[in-house]
Amino acid sequence: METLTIGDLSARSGVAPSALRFYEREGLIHATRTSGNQRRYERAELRRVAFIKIAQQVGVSLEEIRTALASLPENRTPTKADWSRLSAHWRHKLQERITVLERLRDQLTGCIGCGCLSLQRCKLVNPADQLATRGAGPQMILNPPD
Amino acid sequence: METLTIGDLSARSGVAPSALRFYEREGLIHATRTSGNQRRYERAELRRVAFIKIAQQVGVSLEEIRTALASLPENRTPTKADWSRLSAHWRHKLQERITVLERLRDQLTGCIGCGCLSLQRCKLVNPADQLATRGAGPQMILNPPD
DNA sequence: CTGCAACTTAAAGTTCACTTCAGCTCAAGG
DNA sequence: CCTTGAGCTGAAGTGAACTTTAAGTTGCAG
Repeated sequence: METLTIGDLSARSGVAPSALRFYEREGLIHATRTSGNQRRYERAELRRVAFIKIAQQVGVSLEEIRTALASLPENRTPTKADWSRLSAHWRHKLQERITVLERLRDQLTGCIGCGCLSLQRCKLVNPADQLATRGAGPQMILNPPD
Repeated sequence: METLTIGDLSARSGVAPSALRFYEREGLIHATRTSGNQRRYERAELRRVAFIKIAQQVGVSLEEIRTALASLPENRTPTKADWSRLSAHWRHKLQERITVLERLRDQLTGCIGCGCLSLQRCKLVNPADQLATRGAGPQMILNPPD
């Protein structure tokens, strides 16, 4: 089997055919066509789909994923180095996201002791009143004071 | 100031008035009305809104948040203990989410070395071919083999 | 009392990430 | 050849979480 049908790609990637067609419309993946107009995928597309799935896990929008994939070479099959570069980028984003959630967790742990979410005392819910210069919302989580 | 207008609550919580009205329609928060039909919020509502914002950070749907908030007493203002109980629940959910992302990060780190996302070798993208019995998709991340 | 910012409503619109539908055509086994 | 499952298209639908709009009302400062 040289190329994959949309059904094959769907089965191997765990992504529905309708989603694969959608990704193609959005310019995230590519397919060649048979004489009868059916899609045929290079095996390399499987890696693109894998990348999309992983990036989504990290909480990245399709728009951002599209931009990232656009940085891959168009004229040749991406090499390991190409994928490594993208992976490193996502690892960084992922780490940022983990850091935010860990901070949230730690402060929530503190709050369990004080039973708060109190506007007066809780670090999680520091209101505009207290930190007006930095805007509304739970400042300590989103923009911790270094 | 005894109660808050929707504008006050919006400014102090960082949530748009339209979103607050939406939350009310969805049964997440409550307001009393003036003789002229305007909303007035108890200060305790601020805590509910804070809770909603935090839960959303954790990646919880409004539906789940609504269910959680419904477990608070209706006949009295929630105590510290009430909020502690909910907080502990979310801390657990948050931890689960962090664990998934850390696993993803660690495996992505491994992949940076091998430049993969390869279907043959990469733990991130273990296909149906290899682990057919466990369904399609990146199995190692979502359902690690203990 | 007046003016005007802030409030009210219901209904429709928006974005994201897809899925579903209707009405076809294609490809491959018997 | 025939059947049947797989694939095709464009358009419409979905659900989550809101926002926007239009047309009207309220509340407080001056």
